[in-house]
Amino acid sequence: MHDLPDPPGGARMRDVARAAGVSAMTVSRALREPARVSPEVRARVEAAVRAVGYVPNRLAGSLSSRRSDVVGLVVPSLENSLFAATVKGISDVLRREGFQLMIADSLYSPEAEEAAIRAFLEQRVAGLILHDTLHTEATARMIRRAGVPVVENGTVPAEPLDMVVSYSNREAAKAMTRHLARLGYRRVALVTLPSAANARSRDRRAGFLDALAELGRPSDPRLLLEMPPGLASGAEALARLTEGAEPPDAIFFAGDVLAAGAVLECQRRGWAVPGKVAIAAFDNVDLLAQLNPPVTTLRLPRGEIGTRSARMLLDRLAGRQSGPAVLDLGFEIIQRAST
Amino acid sequence: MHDLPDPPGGARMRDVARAAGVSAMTVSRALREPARVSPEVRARVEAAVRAVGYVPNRLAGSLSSRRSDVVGLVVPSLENSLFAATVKGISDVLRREGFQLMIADSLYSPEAEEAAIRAFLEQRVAGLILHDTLHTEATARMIRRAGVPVVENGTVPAEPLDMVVSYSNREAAKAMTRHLARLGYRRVALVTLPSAANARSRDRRAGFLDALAELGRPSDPRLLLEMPPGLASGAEALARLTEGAEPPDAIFFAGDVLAAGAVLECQRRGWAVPGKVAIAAFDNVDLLAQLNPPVTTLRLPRGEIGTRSARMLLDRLAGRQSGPAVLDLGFEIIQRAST
DNA sequence: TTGTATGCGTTATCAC
DNA sequence: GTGATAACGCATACAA
Repeated sequence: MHDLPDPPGGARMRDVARAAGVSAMTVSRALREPARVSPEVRARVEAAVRAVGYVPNRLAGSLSSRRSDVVGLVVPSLENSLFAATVKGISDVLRREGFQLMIADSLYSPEAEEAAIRAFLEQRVAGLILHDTLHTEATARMIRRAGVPVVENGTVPAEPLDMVVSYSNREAAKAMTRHLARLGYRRVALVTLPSAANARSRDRRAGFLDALAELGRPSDPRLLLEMPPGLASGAEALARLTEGAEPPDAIFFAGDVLAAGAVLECQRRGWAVPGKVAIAAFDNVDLLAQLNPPVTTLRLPRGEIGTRSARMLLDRLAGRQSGPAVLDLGFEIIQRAST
Repeated sequence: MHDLPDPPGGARMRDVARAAGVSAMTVSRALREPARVSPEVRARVEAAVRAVGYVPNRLAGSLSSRRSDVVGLVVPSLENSLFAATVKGISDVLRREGFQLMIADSLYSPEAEEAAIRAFLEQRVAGLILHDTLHTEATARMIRRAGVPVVENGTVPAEPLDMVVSYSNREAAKAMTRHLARLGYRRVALVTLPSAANARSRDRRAGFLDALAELGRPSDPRLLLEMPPGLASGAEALARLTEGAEPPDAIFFAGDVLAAGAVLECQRRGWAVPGKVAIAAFDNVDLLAQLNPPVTTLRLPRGEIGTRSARMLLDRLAGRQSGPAVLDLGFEIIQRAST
């Protein structure tokens, strides 16, 4: 909290009013509803605004009008570029509609998310977009009391707080697993990110298991692995899964850039992909298409999740949409040479 | 701008005061300077806060105190993961100090940057962090009038607005170019991102040319290329530079993931790196270390730029630091097998 | 240690 | 079409 440097140069609305020879109220109207002010007055106000270098104070405006043009966004991590596409989509829509974006990361911790949301509510954000779907009790209570609209993004939760825009992690993982089975792979392994605080990882594993059950295949615990994110981690996963007896003939890396790390490790070992082992990924990052071989993966609507989330939120704020809503944007399998 | 849902559940400070049997002013103090309130009163206030589910209104607080705990950040792109490390560093420091982060992208356009900054100033941010160093006249004027502290980040500009935290793109490019010469490469090509609206690209080219001049080598225009960002773009650059007569024996990709794209293209062509052509990059992204061969590059203090920028800004706000300051955080060459 | 009066800069409301 | 007045919810300054 520190000094706002208004004093010297900070012109207020009344300064503009004086310069234009009108009341402050007229300046306010001229700025927000130009149509409701006579053309000549409007021109005088606009000139005065430029003359004094007036920058409206939205803190005061929001306090008075009880409206806000700031949206709060919480992502699990600011470093993971997967979320970047969604953030970008959100930002694009908000900018076009004259809203501002306040952002924080939860570090995959519901408690940190709670703190971030509390801070946002103190700033009186107009609405929230949350990438995580796992929240503390206090978080849910705060949001309910505050009455702000919320869009959740990470997956389709069993009990949404309010609105949801996502794809189904479970269905996506299931679809890819069936795809691998259809291609003839008999022993498919699954690698996910740590699932403890990550509903998405859990959904993906559930989808994988759904598919195996449907196929009438037993699920072998030796074929299930959790790894931290990162390329090196993918290489490590490959090593572990292939060193035992009965190694998998295909590995489905359901998170981050693990698959890319594994393909690069195969290059180093001189292993043919998919000859020695097939590799599939979960997200359509550029790298996967450029690797040798290019990697089979899922196309997820990362950017669209952002734009649709922002639109849904703004629609609600504008009263253009009422109830809760769950939007499943689907996914697509991209078959490439790695499988 | 839309309705703040305070009315129903929105407890105000006076509601807490009533519940605690004290004045609103005492609640305010108990919350911000607990030490200056008697322990029993403090306890009563805290209980009342929980009882009524009070969430302070910082809009009102900031308006009254003329302070703000929001910092505005403008990055060229929200999608480029290179900036993510810096954003993360900024966010970490701000969180710890109880500040909030408002973010916008400039799309490499000074006009878009100006619009974002204007919006931030309307929100009465306490300070600004700008990744770009190229600003419109109006931007500079606005910031000066507003009197908010600013940290610039992208490179070390000739005429800083205020404070600067960066490394020198020019020196870094120069150092890598000399490094390649020292390794024995005779014809070194440079690939940068489009330099029109990008001071960093221009600085890097200048550094490259500095080194050539120092080495007494002519600069061959056939060895200078500008390409858009992306892996595919790097592959394309490789193709173009190697198809003519007198191809380079080393290519310095001074931007984005161009170098990685080029290495992957070499793999596809079965070209030995550095046998056929050596490849160097500009940023220490994970991928470069995992590629085959691992790629020589620069280690840039991306995260530290963020933390130091935020600290410098907060120091200024706290009055712990007065004048402008320019902090050059340096860089380091990472020699790997690709050169 | 606590309370009262006043103002922060804007907008809602209602008068003209 | 324009203006006067009273909030918005809190903190500063001062008094008790």
